[in-house]
Amino acid sequence: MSRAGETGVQSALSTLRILEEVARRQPVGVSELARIADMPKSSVQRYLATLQQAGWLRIVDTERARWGLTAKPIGIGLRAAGEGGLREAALPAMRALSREINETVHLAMRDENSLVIVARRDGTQTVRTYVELGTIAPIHGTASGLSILARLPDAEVDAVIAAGLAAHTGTTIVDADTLRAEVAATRERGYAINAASWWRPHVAAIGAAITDRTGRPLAAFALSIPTVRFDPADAPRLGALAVAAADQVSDLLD
Amino acid sequence: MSRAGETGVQSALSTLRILEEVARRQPVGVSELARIADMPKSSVQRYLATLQQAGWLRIVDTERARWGLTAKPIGIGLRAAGEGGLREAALPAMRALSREINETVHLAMRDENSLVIVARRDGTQTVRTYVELGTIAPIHGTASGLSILARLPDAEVDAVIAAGLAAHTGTTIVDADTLRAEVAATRERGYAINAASWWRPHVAAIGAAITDRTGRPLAAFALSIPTVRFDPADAPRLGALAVAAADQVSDLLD
DNA sequence: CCTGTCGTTCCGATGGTTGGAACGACGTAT
DNA sequence: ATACGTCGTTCCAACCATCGGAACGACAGG
Repeated sequence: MSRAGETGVQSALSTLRILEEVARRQPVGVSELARIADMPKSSVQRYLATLQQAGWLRIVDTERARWGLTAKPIGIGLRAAGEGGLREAALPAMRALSREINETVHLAMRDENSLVIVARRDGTQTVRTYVELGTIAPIHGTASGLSILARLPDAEVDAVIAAGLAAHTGTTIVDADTLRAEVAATRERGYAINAASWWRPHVAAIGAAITDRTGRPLAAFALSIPTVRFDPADAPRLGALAVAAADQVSDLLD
Repeated sequence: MSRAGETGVQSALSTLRILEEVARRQPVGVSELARIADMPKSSVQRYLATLQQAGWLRIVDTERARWGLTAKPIGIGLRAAGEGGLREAALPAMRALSREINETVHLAMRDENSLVIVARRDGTQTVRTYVELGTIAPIHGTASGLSILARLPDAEVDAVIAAGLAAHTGTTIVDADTLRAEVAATRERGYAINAASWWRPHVAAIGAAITDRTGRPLAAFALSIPTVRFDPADAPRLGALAVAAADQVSDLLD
């Protein structure tokens, strides 16, 4: 079916696809899902019934049969987040950091070549950056990602490069050597700076990695600042604060 | 296949079953999963490959092929938790509450006739109650659940009763009229008391509901206290604190 | 050396899955 | 009032994806 012609239970893949679409668009109806996923309505209906039977979905609006998630995925998601250990450990530091600088702080967890935004603390400014929780971000295109790469051995950095450097804005680093240089600069600096909107337009960021006790990076804090408010001269101060907070959380782990 | 002979894509149900088992037991191998789920090893292997292809699982230990969750479920779980809105709104109050009484505070979200434990703040005591995040708890067998039932109209309480009152310990309320009386007492009191280990042995609890602006209960705080340390005379003070915290969060919603 | 268990791969028979077609209900434009 | 479009839902026969037993090499321990 798909070009990545692997083995795989087709019906299960389709069912999971529907699950993900419901998660993204809930509350949502059968026809809309069928259109989005380009599947027959009757098939989608069957997948929905299957997911309901498995306890993942339920009809949240009986009037017009809108589907939504049950609470079961919460438990699965929390386990994926390491029983919330990292998240819970990081939240206090995030709050303090956010208060100190009065800007949005994100917690991003690494998953292979991606990051997942798993927590956020906002500042009080009227103009704020915003990314939805659960969003997947590229590791090579974010300050958080760079701060993580900087803590990895060169071989793993090369593996990320080998996987391909997709462009997200006109300024995303897509050249291998440029990225290696940025990693080197980040290692020296101790924190990462994205002043050029690598990923999202008009957003600058400072990144600092959180490591386990072996020094392996698991996640990172990002100070997300609208470019219009970002002054490069502030970077050292912000960077030092971010690193201090990240180190504090790192020390809490295990 | 199962007695609840519904329609449903069998292979998808089996695949989801494997996903849940991996979530619960990660890191885990093929054979163990096959034993637990009572499925042929080759089938489990195929389901795992399917879930990997869908991006939900990956091999976390290449040496012995142990499977674990990717970060994708985190995003799904966060959306199930209402983009974290309730959770994020409740965490500060939970922290304050936990500090004040120096006991464990749980946040439980309602899902039909169940609760899901979605957050926890511990006190500093050596002996603590412990339930894993993501655990499903019965609404009729917990202080949090009772506090939620007390905010629901009688018709919905009856619906919960009609769904069946399963016993979890020898003291779980399984009689409809006893439960109705307890609901009435909770309504009058404003908070729920479980001093008899309805759900988990040796655990007492005080529950207070969190409502949306229409007054509908969405979740609840539970003060979870080992029975040995629980003094019924403290209930009014603890209850008042729990209600105050819950109300404070309720006011934050929307 | 033998045994048990691990993860992985293969393949023919089978029955679960598929999706077009049709239904009644509803809201809207004609 | 009529015609039309869309909604969610149900049914069924043909087909092909799925199933699971069997066998593989690798490994650890007795």
